[in-house]
Amino acid sequence: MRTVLAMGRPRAFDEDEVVRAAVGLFGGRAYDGVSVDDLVTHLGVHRNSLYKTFGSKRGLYLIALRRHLADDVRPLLDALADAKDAEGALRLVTSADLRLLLLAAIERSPVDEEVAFEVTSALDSVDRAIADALGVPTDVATALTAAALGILLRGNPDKVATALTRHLGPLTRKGT
Amino acid sequence: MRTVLAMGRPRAFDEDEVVRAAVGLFGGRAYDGVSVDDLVTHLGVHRNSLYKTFGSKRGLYLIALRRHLADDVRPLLDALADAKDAEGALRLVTSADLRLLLLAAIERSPVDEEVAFEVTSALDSVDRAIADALGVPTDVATALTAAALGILLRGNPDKVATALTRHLGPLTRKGT
DNA sequence: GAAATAAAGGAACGATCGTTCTTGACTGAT
DNA sequence: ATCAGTCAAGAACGATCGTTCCTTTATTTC
Repeated sequence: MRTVLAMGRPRAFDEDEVVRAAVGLFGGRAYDGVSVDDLVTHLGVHRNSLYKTFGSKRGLYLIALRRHLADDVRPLLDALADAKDAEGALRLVTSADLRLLLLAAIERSPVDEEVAFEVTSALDSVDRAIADALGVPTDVATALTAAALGILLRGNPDKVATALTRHLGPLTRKGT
Repeated sequence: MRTVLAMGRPRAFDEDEVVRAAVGLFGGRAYDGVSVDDLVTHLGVHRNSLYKTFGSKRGLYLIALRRHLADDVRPLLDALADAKDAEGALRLVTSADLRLLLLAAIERSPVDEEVAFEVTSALDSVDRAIADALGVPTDVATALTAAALGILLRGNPDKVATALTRHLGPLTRKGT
């Protein structure tokens, strides 16, 4: 408990909005392809406030990544709990916005172990959600997650997912 | 036809070796994460020769990408022609070294349309090879390629591929 | 050997990188 | 009204980026 003697000038930016915008920017191009100038220009926050609030560019990136996991992956996990078969699970994953997670997995994980940890545990939680919902072994769930990520990677998720699940779905339908 | 009056000092580096090494470097981290200093240090070529021979960093990247397609993807296509079922095709793709292609697809294609063209046609050729070998519709082949890429993305390709093909293989066996 | 050509070797370029410093504007409590 | 504390605004930092220039060395043809 410390006594507040003065409050100071109030912020002119919304921290939540800034982090959400950072998720969009970092989800659109590689980490090194997003400069601090880009962040300052597109996020409505000024250099000083960015460093005061988030510590560094990497600090903002990590916060944005965790926000992405909380806002976009966590709801996916909840939805997956009600999945009835592999087709349904694949549809849920391939229709989610996982661009930042995908980019983080492929280009930051190899060089940033803190990112690697977040990515690994996020993907593992997707695996577990699928395994629990469908009652399939974990390695099958991992394979399903992998297939969904590959579909996201190629773009046109809807068309491709349809083809895959048309063949894969019946095999893992719950209770057969 | 021009008359050669003098030959000049011979190269002290092997152009093929340099390009192969560049494939390794660019396949290991993001484009912006590989500096020209890195290239000069690890490739055994000096700045001047790099620019004289390849034009620019991006020029070397494009040449390395095409070399990757010729050395690593083309043999995969040939091998896929003999694939008997989806399991075999998936095994072939997931055991290939496609790191540069994967990285190019996810982090360069969005910002470099020449890269995007190479990546798209390479992935399309994999689709066609699978479709031709297995006699499946092209969208199913696209889905299989996507699944294989997702498996590569997650690491541990062998274990995961086994699980996926155990369920997927029988469905698309040739002639059933 | 002399002239011509091409590569090696390295210094140096302007631009941009992430980060920090300085100054002034604004706020709440005394 | 004053003071303390926070933020905005933007200049400025050293480091590194991709690229170019210059000099030296090596080789072939005359």
